[in-house]
Amino acid sequence: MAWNLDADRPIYAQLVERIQMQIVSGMYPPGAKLPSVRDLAAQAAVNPNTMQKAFAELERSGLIITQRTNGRTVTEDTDMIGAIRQSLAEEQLDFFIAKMKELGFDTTQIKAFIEKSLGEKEGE
Amino acid sequence: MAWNLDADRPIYAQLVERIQMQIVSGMYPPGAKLPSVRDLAAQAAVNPNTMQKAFAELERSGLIITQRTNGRTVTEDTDMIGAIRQSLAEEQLDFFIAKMKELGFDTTQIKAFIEKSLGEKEGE
DNA sequence: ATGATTGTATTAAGAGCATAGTACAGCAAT
DNA sequence: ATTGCTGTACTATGCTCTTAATACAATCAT
Repeated sequence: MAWNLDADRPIYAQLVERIQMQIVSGMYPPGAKLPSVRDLAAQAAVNPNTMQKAFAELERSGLIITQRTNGRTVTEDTDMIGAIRQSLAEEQLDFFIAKMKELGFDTTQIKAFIEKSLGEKEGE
Repeated sequence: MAWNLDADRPIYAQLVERIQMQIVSGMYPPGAKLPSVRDLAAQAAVNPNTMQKAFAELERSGLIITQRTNGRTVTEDTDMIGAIRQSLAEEQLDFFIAKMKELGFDTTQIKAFIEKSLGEKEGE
């Protein structure tokens, strides 16, 4: 699997975001067992230590849970997952709009960009 | 001035993006003289070497021009500046939509986010 | 009980980034 | 000519990230 990691940003941080995204988007459902540190590290072609660091971060946020010597699972707190999903979406939205305004585009123009990219029709 | 630099990304890269943004958005118009390496470094509270590295990068892309011992100016090639502006906008757009879809939102939902954030009316 | 797998911890090495400090050549204003 | 500013170059140091190579205790399957 191509994890498509960027060179000019800490890998562990990218791993955190990536795994978070996979959990929030349902690729790893609530309560699902996660691959081992070593396996995931191999998949992502990074050092186990780096993956370990990413997992530690995700655990600190409560998104995943460690069973001492029996691997890790996704939290079963669906409310929490949903909240994070919503929060990430709003973050992306705000960032996008801020950047577009920095670039000198106004509300109408931003909408035009969106319409052009997603199609003119109301529903799809 | 608060340059609001992020800790977990190379500073010089952030400086490049920031200055590029300032040029493209017209804060530094075509042909305008830029502050010296030392001055801008002081403003951004970074080491002159770091700012130097950022300038070198911007020069490589042709956006700014060095007069050997007389400072730097923004390029007068307005077409180029415009093209970069457009290119940055599309980049932001694609990135935003990709992330939102990764998060599991469909076209209609993305539009709803935008409408909610920018206001319902067509023009503004 | 044994072997494999789990998370976790440690040490060592290398690479890139950022800073500090210094130095030099060229141009402009005085 | 002198002073001050410009870009540029260099060395040294410290920090973080990343990798590599181990090692160990706890659990599970057999």
